[in-house]
Amino acid sequence: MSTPASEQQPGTYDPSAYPSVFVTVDLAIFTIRNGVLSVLLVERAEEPYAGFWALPGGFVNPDEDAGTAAWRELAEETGVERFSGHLEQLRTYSEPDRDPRHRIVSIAHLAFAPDLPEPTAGSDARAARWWAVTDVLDGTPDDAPGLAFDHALILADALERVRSKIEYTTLAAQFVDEPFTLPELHRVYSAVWGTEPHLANFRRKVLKTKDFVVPVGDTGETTPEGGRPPQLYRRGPAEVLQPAMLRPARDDD
Amino acid sequence: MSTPASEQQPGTYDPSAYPSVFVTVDLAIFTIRNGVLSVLLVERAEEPYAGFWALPGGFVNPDEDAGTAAWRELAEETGVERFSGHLEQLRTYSEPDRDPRHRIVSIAHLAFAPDLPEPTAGSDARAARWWAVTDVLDGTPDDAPGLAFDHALILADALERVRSKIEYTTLAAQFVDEPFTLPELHRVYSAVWGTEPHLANFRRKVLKTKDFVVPVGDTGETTPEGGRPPQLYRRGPAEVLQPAMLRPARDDD
DNA sequence: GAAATAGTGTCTATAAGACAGTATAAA
DNA sequence: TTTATACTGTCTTATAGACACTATTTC
Repeated sequence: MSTPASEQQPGTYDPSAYPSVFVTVDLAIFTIRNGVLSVLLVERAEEPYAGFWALPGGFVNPDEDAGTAAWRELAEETGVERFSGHLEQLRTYSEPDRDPRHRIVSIAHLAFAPDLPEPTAGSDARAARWWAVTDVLDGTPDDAPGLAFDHALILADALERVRSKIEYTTLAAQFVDEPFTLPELHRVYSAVWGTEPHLANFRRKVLKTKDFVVPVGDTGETTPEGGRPPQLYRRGPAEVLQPAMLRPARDDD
Repeated sequence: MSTPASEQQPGTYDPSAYPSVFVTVDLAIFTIRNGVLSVLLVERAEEPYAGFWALPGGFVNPDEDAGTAAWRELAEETGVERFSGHLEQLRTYSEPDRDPRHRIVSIAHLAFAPDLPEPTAGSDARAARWWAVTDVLDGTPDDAPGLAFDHALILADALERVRSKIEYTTLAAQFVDEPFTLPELHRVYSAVWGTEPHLANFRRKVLKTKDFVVPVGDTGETTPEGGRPPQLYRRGPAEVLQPAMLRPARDDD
């Protein structure tokens, strides 16, 4: 029985017999702008998918691992040098024809941070802007962008990852600048989940979870419409929520 | 300001200017043998890491995506053609020097199934056998194998994924052949978690979760030592556990 | 004062932890 | 009968859902 080289361990046979592959990272960078969960997209200037919008990304350099490349792209695309937020690997997309020209395997990542600035135009001429996630994904608004490659799939996977991650971790607090108020944190959950957790029970859950938030001891500004000024908090050292924050059923879908 | 090509979108510039990479899949295949969570390892015959044990794996062929390659490797390594179990992508490992000879990016996968047979020697001469996970990872037993490459890290990540996955999904039932008994399912949780959920509360949780298991209406065989014969069940259509099965704190670690 | 926002207290329902008990088999 | 395994019932405790209430601000 002959043994095709493809069944061998990496390195057991000469891998140079294999067609090689280009490896990229793509990033789904989320932030909350005006209470709306938003994702950073760049407009493609050239074929394929010229005029389509795409997740920012780029090649993994020879001396980098995927995480390093993702951090580099994150800084380049957002224009923020000291990124205070969260970045993690999502999953890898490897369909042979996901790029029509070359075999490109994309190691997708997921990032989110407090209200990031409007992206700078960058060194190249590409347009870049924040899009409301709902407009990009389930949206059929007039200005809904078509997404290049398999980026609609990647974005949908990233969204579900964020939604589930804030259930059982304290990462929701990475979406707000310190110090923050509980109503602000509550709006994070509302924006990400697309549904509103009961405010009183939400407060109880957050405050009873040890080290989720720590009080600053000061009060924030009241809104222009009046109302009691909210207490201020900072992120605590806790990383997981045990038990999890329960996600209410969505009104739509 | 010059713009290195590495900052460009994939496809915006010619990717053939980039050094290419070889892409493999590695598999952490788990099963439960004699009540012990076990993982399939193959012994490397050649350098590098000759004599070390490694996760089974191989190159992703040009016409395959990673999932297809993983299914193919799974069939080849276990010798099972109709695999009744679970396979999913774990994460991608891309440290530049994880293989000393070539740049190899590994898309690691995770599989588990009911008590799989001892692996056939395979078409090549490599040894392959099941190892108790505890002996491979935290074990300092005399026969503890050294793992090649970064496979100890991959295996540790895979183990944590399995442990958490059976908390909030019904996938634990993929570790047993149908029909199965609740004590058998209980032993799955005990073996994977390394800690024993309270049996009476475990039964209540499983039976109160709609469509987790469906009774066959028959009883299984009693053990040689006697005792009441257990009821038989099959896997139900449910996929998630809401709320999750809580993992007790481990005695060790 | 009204309106708006922030925050508290409490009743109820659900589910987990603990544990004592019963049921059915082999020897 | 003893022993071993399978299974049931129930009390207590922790937490989520619902909702009414108080507190502090602007106008």
